[in-house]
Amino acid sequence: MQLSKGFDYAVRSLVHLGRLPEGATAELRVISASQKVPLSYLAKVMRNLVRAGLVTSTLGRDGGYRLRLPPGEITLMMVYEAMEGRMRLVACMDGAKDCAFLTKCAQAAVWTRLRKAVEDIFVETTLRDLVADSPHLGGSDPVSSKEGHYARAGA
Amino acid sequence: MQLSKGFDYAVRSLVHLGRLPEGATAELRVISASQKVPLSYLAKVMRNLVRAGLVTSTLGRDGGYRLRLPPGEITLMMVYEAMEGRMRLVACMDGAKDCAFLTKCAQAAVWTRLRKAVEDIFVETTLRDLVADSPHLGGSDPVSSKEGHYARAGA
DNA sequence: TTAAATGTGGAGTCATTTACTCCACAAAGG
DNA sequence: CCTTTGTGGAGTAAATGACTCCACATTTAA
Repeated sequence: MQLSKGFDYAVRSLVHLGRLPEGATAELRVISASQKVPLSYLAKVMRNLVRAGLVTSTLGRDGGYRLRLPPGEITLMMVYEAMEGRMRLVACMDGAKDCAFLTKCAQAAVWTRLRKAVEDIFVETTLRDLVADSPHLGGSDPVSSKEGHYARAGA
Repeated sequence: MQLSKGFDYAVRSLVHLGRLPEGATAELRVISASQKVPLSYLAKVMRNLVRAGLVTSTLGRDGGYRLRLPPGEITLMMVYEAMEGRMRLVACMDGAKDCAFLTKCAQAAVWTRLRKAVEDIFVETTLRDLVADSPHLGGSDPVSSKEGHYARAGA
């Protein structure tokens, strides 16, 4: 249950772009430095975003990247899918080709519900929320502790 | 964004145990066969569940595993933590030791919110929901139901 | 007391995926 | 043209995930 670095990098880079004055471009090497992402890897990340239509690139001198849509219209869902494609929480989720069971297994419904919950958040969170310095992302939970703040039975 | 097989196996195995008549045990090799999990790997999975206090094991002839709590009291959250520890969606989530930025980054709030959403589902989903043939996972279905076959827990 | 059936512990191996690099090339502009 | 930008994709390295193995401890029953 972990997000890939590629996705994280993509988000960071888009935030960077979203903070630029409208229409301005940022070069790969600038984004790389400011977001602390390896240059050559970032190049690959950005290509995904270009292909997905989230940013445009211009070549040659004074080239670079810029958002193709207003920040309020770029959702995390779009970014996720640009980087990873359709979300599948377990191997057998949609394709079902290697599902170990012929009939639907008991947990299928939970995985689906879980994915929906995640996707809902991804859909409703836009770059605009992230670009703002104090994002008002209701319901965030500041609790944090080292290991499981949920009691383990016995043990 | 994917759940590990270990976690999936753990859930399947617990469902298997939850479907047994109260107090009955199942041996490793039986669970392995019925849930299609490699035996030697399952052994490791089960040890995690034992350590976490979700199941008890008995050695020797006629030994095996059985639930230590009624299915309605075993949440997916407990299972998750037994297998994976505290959830961290991105590398820098709690420890923050390798966070690339000194001040909180823009997306931290979303990751936290996301984790909360997932954990909420994990907390409110119990083994009882999965053991039932037609799980009604619609809402957070508070404890109700005809006394499960664990009416008087303890055993 | 022995033997067989069970789980335990953990080191070790194999496989897959993730993260990242490199380099030749194409487009744009001076 | 030459430099500066991104592009494409093959290739490599590192990390993690998935799984195996085997010696050992415990329990029960012959």
